[in-house]
Amino acid sequence: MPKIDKESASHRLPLLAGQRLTAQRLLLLELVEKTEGQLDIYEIYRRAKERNRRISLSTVYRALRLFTDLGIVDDLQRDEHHYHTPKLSHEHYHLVCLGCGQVVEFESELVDALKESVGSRHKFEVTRGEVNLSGYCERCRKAGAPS
Amino acid sequence: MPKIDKESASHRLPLLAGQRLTAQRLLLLELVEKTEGQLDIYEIYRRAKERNRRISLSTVYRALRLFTDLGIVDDLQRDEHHYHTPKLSHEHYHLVCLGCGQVVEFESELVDALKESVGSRHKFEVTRGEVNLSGYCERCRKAGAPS
DNA sequence: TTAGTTGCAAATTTTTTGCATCACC
DNA sequence: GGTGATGCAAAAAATTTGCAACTAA
Repeated sequence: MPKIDKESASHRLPLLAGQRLTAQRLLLLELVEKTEGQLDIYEIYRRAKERNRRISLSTVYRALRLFTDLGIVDDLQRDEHHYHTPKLSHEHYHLVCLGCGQVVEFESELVDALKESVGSRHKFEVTRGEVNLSGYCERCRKAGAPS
Repeated sequence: MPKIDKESASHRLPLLAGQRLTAQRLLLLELVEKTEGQLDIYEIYRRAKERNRRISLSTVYRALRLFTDLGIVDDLQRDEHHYHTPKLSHEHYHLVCLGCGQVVEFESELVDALKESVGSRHKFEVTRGEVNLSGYCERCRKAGAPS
């Protein structure tokens, strides 16, 4: 792949912290950043390929892992599938620590209020709700950057 | 695999709703239910194998998918990896009609309230939230989906 | 009895890796 | 120029599927 466009690159990304800024990485970052919502690997690859015929899937994997490690993007599901049984009575929801990966299940009447509110506003009968909050737990905040 | 223990089975699980209750499914349900936290497929398989030497990995895959479809367990990460950029994408939430598939994006201060509430209760700094509500829109309810 | 389920092996799909070449710093 | 990144192909890992034998209902 030939030269990259330094203009747009240099000021845009102090992010890569020592890592080389290549045309492929730049392209992938742009794709992921400008897209609303989430993308799976293959979709990222497909879109990247529209703009760079020769980009390879392994480059996409490697770049996305790099971005994830650097914290530039979130990988919403690393590892394999994980299962658990929700407590039988109430629906409940997840709070994930992006630092250590722990998953806390929580319940809250606010979710019911939310369903109610959104449902009536949009004339839906809401039968199910999924909530995933993420952030950093106390320990990871202390262990990490002392902000 | 020989007979299953009807005693413990029948009263425990009205859950399988028409599906056959086999020894393998019973074993897998017990494993998943009695375990705190989450399990990945291979760990479930490993533990199941301790109790039933001949159980196969594909049975575990098939059973877990069944349980997930029935809502007995949560699969915390379906599909493949999904990526997104946390800071840049402003948050929006989804309301999906299970009848016609339409997706409505909504916003609500209740989500912020929820983050605040859950965050402080669990001592998390919540940086991101994802909410997916699903149900039936007005038209699909009228069109006569049985509820 | 019989339709649904299982185990096994083989097929697919997803992800990683080795290596020669290429390009950013 | 040197080190790290890329593309390709091939390997490894994860998941699904076809099928004959088996079993819950």
